Amino acid sequence: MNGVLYRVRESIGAVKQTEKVVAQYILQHPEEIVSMSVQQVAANCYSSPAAVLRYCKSIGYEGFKDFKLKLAGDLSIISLHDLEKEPLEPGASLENIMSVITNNNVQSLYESLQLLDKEELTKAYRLLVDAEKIDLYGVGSSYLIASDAVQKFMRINKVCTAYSDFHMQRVSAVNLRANDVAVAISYSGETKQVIDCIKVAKSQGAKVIAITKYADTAISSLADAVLFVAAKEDEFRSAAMTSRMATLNVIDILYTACAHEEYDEALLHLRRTHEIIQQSGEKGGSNS
Amino acid sequence: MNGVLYRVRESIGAVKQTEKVVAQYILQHPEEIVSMSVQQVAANCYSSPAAVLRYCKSIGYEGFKDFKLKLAGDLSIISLHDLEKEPLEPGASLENIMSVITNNNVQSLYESLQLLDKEELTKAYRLLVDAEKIDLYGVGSSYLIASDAVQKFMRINKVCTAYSDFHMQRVSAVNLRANDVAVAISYSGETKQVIDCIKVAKSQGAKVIAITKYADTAISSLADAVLFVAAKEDEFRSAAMTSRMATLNVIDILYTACAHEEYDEALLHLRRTHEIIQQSGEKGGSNS
DNA sequence: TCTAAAATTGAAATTTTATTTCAGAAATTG
DNA sequence: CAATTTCTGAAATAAAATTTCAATTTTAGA
Repeated sequence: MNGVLYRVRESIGAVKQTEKVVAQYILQHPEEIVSMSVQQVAANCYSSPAAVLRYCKSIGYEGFKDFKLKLAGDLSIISLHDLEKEPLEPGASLENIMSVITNNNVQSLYESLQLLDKEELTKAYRLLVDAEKIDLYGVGSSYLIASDAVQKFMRINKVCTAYSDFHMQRVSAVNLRANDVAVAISYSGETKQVIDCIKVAKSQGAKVIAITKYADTAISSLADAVLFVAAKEDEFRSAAMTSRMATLNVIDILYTACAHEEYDEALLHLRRTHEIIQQSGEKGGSNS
Repeated sequence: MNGVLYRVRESIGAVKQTEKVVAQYILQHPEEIVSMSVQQVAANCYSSPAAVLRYCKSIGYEGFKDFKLKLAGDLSIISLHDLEKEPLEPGASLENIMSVITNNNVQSLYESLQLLDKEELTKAYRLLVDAEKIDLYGVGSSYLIASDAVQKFMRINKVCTAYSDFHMQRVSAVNLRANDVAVAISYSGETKQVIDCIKVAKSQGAKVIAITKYADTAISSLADAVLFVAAKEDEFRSAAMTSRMATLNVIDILYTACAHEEYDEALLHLRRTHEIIQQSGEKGGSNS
């Protein structure tokens, strides 16, 4: 996946006036674009072919042709998962339910992958790797995700806790110090309890990682590293199904990144030890 | 998926000499084609642009451009399923980790979908719909899945419990009756605690649903309905990541099937739950 | 407020690419 | 073996992509 549309969306803020119009047009008519010529696109944007070309290059493509090709690729992946995404009708068959639920979950994983900023992710896992203690805060289904994370991080010997009780969470937050990390899990990004806890954590000098929906939320503005998950959930009906999947996927990625970091470090130590032994062996004259 | 390459392969037998050469060239260099011009392709086939054009039209595309676009779409889908499924190397890059973890999770969802037997699923959700009380048993990460299920089924007014403590689980099992259902969640299918609880549940006349890996396990042999999840996990390394996703997906399907069974009633309960949570002052609703 | 420099923009020219045309070559048929 | 059909590619044409550059707008400095 090239993340073309994501890149387009991102670019809107950072691009000159005429190109912004082009970007918006692309977002509104992605399917049509792939079979249009530059001149057509330009005409529809009340602009010039040159502007369209410049835009394609400014967001990192070789030219309009290259852009269209990458877009066509992404769209075909997206449409793949769009199949049977329509909301379930009252009389839906079991087969229908099976494929719609699964497709929704899959799509949410892919969408969140596109929203995951590599820099933020790097920040986040570096914080976790360096953390002396990790505290996770979540309420409801987010608490279960937090517990899942605890189970994972404990496997790589991290001191790591998640409490379901608000008072316990708060006491835990008060005991954090500068080298500790608080992880806030809240899809809405506005959960009072969680906001309260990370404020306490911050006041104690701890770093904060937020996992929340792609939007400007109270929690994301408080965090040192923000990881977004796809934000299209129909919260009322869906019982937090897809956001939970996406969030667990983010946890998996963080955990794996940390585990690999340790792996690399361990490997480094091994190599050093090996070198030192080699050296002492050379001096000693006998390698056997 | 347009099946472009399939169509090309099919065409070889039914097409004139020059076009056959073109078809073979396409099959051998599909990735390159998408960024080549007709003249380049023609040159590489010791042929003419006209021949390439004729070929594209003869297999049903509007022209070379159309052909390339469809091919690009298909290739991106193919690469999605082929690429980056290999196990992670020690020095894996962050991008690598992101896509491998996500692809593994996605694949596990699709694979489990294939293992889900519609008859067993029907049995299972009918049991749940008719159940007076539902008890879920799981240990470790399976306990978190059980709790997730409780959160969901409570939304549609099911009396539903999951305890982390073995004695509580056992006491709960003893109190089950003929109209109740016990759900055993255990990827290995051999978890002692869980086996113990469902034996008690059965002795009380309750029905048993098992969610476990695709194999002959102690738990599956005790259950009235068995739902399998994909069984390729290297449990030691992967920290039960993919089986958890697949199991949650099964829970989502069960929950949705039950909710649809009594759609109107369920919707009413959902609305009530939603309103009450809104009232309690949490902006983000029930998803936290 | 004015002016020089810099950035932005699109018209037009140029280049590249796709498509069509058509005449000659090859194959087929009676 | 001619008449006919089918096939083929060179060349012409059309369309699309890209580049160039001068006009315009914006910005910054005096």
